[in-house]
Amino acid sequence: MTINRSCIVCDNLTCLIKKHCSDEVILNDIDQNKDINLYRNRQFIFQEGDFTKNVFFILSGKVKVFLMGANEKNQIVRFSKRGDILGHRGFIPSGVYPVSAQAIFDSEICYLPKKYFFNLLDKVPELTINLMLSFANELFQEETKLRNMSVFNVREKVAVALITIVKSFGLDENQNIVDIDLLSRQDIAELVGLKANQVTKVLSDFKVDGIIEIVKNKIKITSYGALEKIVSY
Amino acid sequence: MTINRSCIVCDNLTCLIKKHCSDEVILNDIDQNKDINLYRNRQFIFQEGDFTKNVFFILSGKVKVFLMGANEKNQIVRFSKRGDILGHRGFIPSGVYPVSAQAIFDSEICYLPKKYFFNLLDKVPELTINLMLSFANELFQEETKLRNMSVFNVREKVAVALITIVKSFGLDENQNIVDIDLLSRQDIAELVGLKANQVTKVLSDFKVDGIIEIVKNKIKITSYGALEKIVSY
DNA sequence: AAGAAAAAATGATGCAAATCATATTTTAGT
DNA sequence: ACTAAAATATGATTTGCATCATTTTTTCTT
Repeated sequence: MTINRSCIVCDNLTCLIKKHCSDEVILNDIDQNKDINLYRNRQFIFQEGDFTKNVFFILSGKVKVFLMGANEKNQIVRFSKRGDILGHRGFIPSGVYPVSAQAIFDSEICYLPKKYFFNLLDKVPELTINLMLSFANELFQEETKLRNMSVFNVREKVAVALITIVKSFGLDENQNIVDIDLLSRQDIAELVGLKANQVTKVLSDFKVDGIIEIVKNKIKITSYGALEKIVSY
Repeated sequence: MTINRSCIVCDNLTCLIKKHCSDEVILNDIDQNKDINLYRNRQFIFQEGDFTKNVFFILSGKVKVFLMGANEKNQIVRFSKRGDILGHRGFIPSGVYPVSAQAIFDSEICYLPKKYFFNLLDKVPELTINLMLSFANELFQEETKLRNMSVFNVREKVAVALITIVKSFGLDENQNIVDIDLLSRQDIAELVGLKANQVTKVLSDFKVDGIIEIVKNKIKITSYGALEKIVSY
């Protein structure tokens, strides 16, 4: 399903394009080349190994970016949401996406052909610089993750996973309590390199410790501070 | 000790600046703002937490980029050499270098003030795009490393470390045999999150298997192919 | 060249965590 | 609402590896 409207009237001010391109550029260039797709829950936006064809910008929804492991051991790289760019990791010499991207919620996603996106970068230096800066930041986050994985034990890793999820998808409006109902135990495990049953185990520990509540497989974080304390070193 | 000469006469064609800036820009802008420093072996170029002041470009030598762990457990992020940019990881909101950089060989390193470097990016879009691309590539490598760390066992990790070292510092001119004499067991361990004595153990296994030779603490890789086989999955 | 200090090699032990097996709960389909 | 399939919870077992201790080799200093 494809829908389309001009970036001029878009209200997503966190989008790289919207933020850094003038109305003129949008009208004359971007609107002619971009498209919007609606991806249903569980639908793939692209797969690891696909030729890097497009660059995506999330308008709404939630996306899981991950590596497919050999033995059904996937590895979640990050969660992306409204305002995030997607597919930019494919700007590597191999010319293929090094990761897969899958909607975990119905998502509206704009996209530009990669080739055209690079033309755009030539025209709008500010865009290039900001893209470069967001790469720098992503690299830093990746490094932090790498350190976490080598330092933390299972309990701490699960805490990291919950914190990551909260940070990715935001907090509840009222309290610091969040429903995590989009993600399975398996997802949580893949986020921090564990097995699903290990996650279950720690989650039940957390329940006993009064850090979370679990009702019908839905996790509610009742003490975010306690989670932060677990991972502080 | 500070020495200086124009980038115009520099023979380092792999340098981002040399590669993407016109002679005009070099003469009028870069030469006025850049400097070269000679760093002796073991000397620090910058430290984790330092305010991001400069951007560095390695002219010669070898540099170790690493994270300082709490319990004397450092983590080597990468090795950098001639042609590599250094300090660009400091382009993050915190405004400090997230890693430390230390010469592991006498090294000539050019540098530009960060502030000026960003002016330059405005002037030379091609430079910005290529910097962005090199970030993308670094990110990919980091991801690969993260997967390796979660998938590989101790033996495989040591193989990864040796391969990384060979890839970083190149192969010997004659055969596929390489002397690794700049790095201690501790360095190898920190590259893949192990302890020095674990590295020693695996290295002696490798010796028995005829993959390496060790003479006076110097490692010679006699079967690079065998190493590659160990980490192929 | 000799002695001291540092690095590397080797071995032994305890524990965390990966793996496997099974029961229970939840979700999805008719 | 009922049944089948999937996801989750819980427990038992084993293996890998981190840690510690000690000896040997290498490097550094004078």
